[in-house]
Amino acid sequence: MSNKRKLSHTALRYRLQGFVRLYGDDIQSFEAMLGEPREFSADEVLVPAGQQQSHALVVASGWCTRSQMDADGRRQIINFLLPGEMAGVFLGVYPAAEYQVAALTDVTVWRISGAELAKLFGQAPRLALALTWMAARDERLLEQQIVRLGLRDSIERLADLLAELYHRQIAGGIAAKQAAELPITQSDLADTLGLSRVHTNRVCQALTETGAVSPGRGMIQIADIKRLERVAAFSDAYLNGNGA
Amino acid sequence: MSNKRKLSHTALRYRLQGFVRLYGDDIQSFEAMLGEPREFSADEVLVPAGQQQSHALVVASGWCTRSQMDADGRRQIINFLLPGEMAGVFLGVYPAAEYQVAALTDVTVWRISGAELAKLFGQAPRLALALTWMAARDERLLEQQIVRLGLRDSIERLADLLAELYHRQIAGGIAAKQAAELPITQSDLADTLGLSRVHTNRVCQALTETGAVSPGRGMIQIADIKRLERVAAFSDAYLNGNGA
DNA sequence: CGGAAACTTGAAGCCATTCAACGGGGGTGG
DNA sequence: CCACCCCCGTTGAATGGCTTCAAGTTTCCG
Repeated sequence: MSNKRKLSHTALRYRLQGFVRLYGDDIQSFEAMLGEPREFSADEVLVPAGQQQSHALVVASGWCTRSQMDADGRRQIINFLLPGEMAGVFLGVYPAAEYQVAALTDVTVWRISGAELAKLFGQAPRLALALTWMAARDERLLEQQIVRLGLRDSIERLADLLAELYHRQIAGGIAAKQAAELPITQSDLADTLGLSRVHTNRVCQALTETGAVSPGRGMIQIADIKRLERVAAFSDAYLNGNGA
Repeated sequence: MSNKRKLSHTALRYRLQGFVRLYGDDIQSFEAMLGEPREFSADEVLVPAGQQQSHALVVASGWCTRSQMDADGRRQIINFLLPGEMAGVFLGVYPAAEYQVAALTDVTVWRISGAELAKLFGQAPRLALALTWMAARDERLLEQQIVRLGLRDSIERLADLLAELYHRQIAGGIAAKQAAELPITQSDLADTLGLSRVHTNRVCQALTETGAVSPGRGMIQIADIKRLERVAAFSDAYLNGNGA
């Protein structure tokens, strides 16, 4: 358990250091702020829709979704939260969101109050830069999702999303072999890609036939990332930092 | 001309004050930073794709688009920039964007260097809060666009987008009557909504038949915003500030 | 007056949805 | 430990929304 928590810190550190060189005191002051992680089971709602938040979230382990519900009960997944990723950096300055944050798998998360976050921006400029970078990257992910939905056909959408998620796992410092396993159902994919479950299933089969992925119950395994990227006409430029 | 410039400042001030109470010195220090506006003609590219930026943009007058091109030359409009709105707040911390910013109409824009922007965050906290708010709202707009593309059918997409643009004009302090006129072609709508031009045309006709809008060459006029919102099942909650 | 850009219309066809039903694995409770 | 059930995945068939192709009209502008 404490082993697990240490592992989680790893993902966060790895991600933060991916684009800004941080020093011991930066990391320590940030991790001190995180406090005790909280645990949630799959499908639990961490942040209900329409509720003003005073805390941001950092995922320690597991995956979350940010999604919005329709009047008819249909769901649009806006983005995923992977270990080491954040949600709600803008909390406090903006009224309640209409989207909710829910656990996709069992998850462990830290909470950071807006006040502490603001203080951190004054006191740890390198860390603030790293967090700003993450916010910028998040916006880029949303833009990419718009392009996926607006411009791509179904198999490209699927391949592109899977390739993105793979690279985001890698960016969390997870070993390539483990990163290739995405804990996501076809229903989740459907709700992300704006496709029906039935059609998503057929597209998954088509993609499996290319050899890029191999199916599994409640997860999808990336068998050949290069091939997947070719199907998607994928470019990871928007994911990579300046490496500075 | 100088009259026009004063008018433009109005939109920016109005927008900033929509959510944070600002004082004379805040506004003055910000406007001093803006310097001389630059002018561009419709269809000119202000920020080419794939080029690292050192300056953010503020629109003084006219409309811009942020869009991304496909390998086949198809275009996805990610968002619009209306008078008083900003792009590129995250510049500097993130490598080159793949999207471009182009003028939809003739536009006048100010540029702000990343360095000045950073300085401002240290010196004018209320202004910094207002800008952060705008960034948060921008992210919300992107999320809403994802929901539109993923969850809505074509007539809802169109109605929802038009309603949003109307409210964004209003938020810029433009008179309701003027705000009802959106300087946008059916091709632009098609590229925003992920629909073909032909189908967009038919959807525009369907929407016209409801009495919500009336068509015009190179623009679309909102005839009945309430009816439009009903067609869209629109909620403007994500646009409104806390009014603080 | 000519040409380009925006808009319009019709028809054919495909991609994706919807409805409906079934299989299969894993977890839960008796 | 087995039986049951639920969720996930799978398949077929019918329908329809949207695309594509193709051609034509209108309006604005040079």
